[in-house]
Amino acid sequence: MSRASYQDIQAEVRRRIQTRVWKPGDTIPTEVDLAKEFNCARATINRALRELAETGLLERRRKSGTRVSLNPMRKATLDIPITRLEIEGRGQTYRHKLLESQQVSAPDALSAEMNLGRSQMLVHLKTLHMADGRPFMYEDRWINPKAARGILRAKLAEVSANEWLVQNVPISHGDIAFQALGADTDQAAALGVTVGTALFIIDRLTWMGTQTVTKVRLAYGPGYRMVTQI
Amino acid sequence: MSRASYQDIQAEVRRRIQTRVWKPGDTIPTEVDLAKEFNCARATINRALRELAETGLLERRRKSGTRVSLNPMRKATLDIPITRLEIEGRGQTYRHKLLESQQVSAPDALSAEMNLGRSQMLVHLKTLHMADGRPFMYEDRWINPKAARGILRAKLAEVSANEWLVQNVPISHGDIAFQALGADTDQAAALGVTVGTALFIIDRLTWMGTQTVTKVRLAYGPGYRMVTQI
DNA sequence: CAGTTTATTATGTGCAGACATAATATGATT
DNA sequence: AATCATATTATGTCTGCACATAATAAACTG
Repeated sequence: MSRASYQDIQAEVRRRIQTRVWKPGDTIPTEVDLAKEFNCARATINRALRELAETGLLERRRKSGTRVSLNPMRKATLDIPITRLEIEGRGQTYRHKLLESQQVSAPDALSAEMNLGRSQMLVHLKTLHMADGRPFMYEDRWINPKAARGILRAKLAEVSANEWLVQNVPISHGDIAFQALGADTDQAAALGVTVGTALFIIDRLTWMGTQTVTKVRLAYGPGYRMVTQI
Repeated sequence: MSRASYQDIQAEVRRRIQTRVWKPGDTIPTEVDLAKEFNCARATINRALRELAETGLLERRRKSGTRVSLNPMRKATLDIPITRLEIEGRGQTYRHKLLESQQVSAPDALSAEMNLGRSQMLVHLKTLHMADGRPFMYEDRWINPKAARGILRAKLAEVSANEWLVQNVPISHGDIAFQALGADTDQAAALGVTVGTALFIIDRLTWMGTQTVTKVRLAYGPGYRMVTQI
């Protein structure tokens, strides 16, 4: 057999699993053996198998070897949508409208969630994102000015809050949650649907170290689907 | 500086991006330069940066180099929940009940979606998954017996359809979609909610080559959230 | 000056060899 | 038999080097 690249090896491993040459639960040959079979270096086999393990297709353990995962569909990577690009990608025109912008002291529930002191001042924004002039997504955002310095001077009617934050505020990590909720009055009014309509919700809480930068709830209009492949 | 592992390098790169030593859009030093700075081989730098690029934090191009991504939160990996494990992981008891099981010829809309010939015979299952005896998720599944041989003889009241399929049917890939929908009458009755209640929906279409194996719609009861970190 | 060819450059992938590490198996000891 | 120490094994990571490849810059050409 001629030389094989790590991608060729991945394809062949996938094929053997799909055709049940290697069945779920089976231990596959060692890297050394596979390197011999494919006439390549162990490092090449290692990379091929390591990446397959990252997708959940294989499970690897030192000493005991590499097994075909019992449940082959365990991890999906999905692209966090950037609203403007998502809309423009469909050939539609993107526009957003800042419906409301105020500074308020954080409600208690939010203080707890955002890890803030009592009555911390926050910037509260309500924005409607539109595709071809029609409501697409309603954004309810809280920003911690202690972490997002300069936000008070930013012209948020021109640049969207998200883009301003990305450009100006360092972040370390974020928590994301997806769920379905019935539209509340704000969401219903903004999106032009009746209260209680099922909406796809994305909550995102963004951190810099132990400090929260921003919490945002995105409420998508009816018909919205988030899609991925495995 | 002493030797650094690829994970140390990743941590340091992350730190420099978070602290804005390297800002969004900046081009960072070349692999050769970083290898000198960190006193390690280029391959080590390559692995560190390649993996960061996979998460969307960096963007790499031959010749032009590696830049800090303008939008640092672009990809999230999320675990496809395995219902039984998800429930047991909360310390609750898992049970499922096969509500309905019949063989029917595929409706036209489904034939198109599942890439079937006209009036293809399908197995149609309705299952309720319960946590501590309370409704948790309602599953509506269509199985193509041409691709899932043996399904007609499987005892689906004992083993869940999903587990039977995983163990017995080879698959190549799948399409997954997430959305919010108001409960229909079946879902409402099974989950014990009123029609129209916002439900979190996962649709999954599973393929073996050009043939569809199974299409399933999972409707989660109110309060369900799918969570991930970035 | 526009268009094409050629060189340059940073990343992409590969190799052989080495040592590290976690998990397991084996053997020794009580 | 149960416990502990030791050897074995497969994967995990790293090195130093090489060549491939895509994207860009430079040189050339009409």
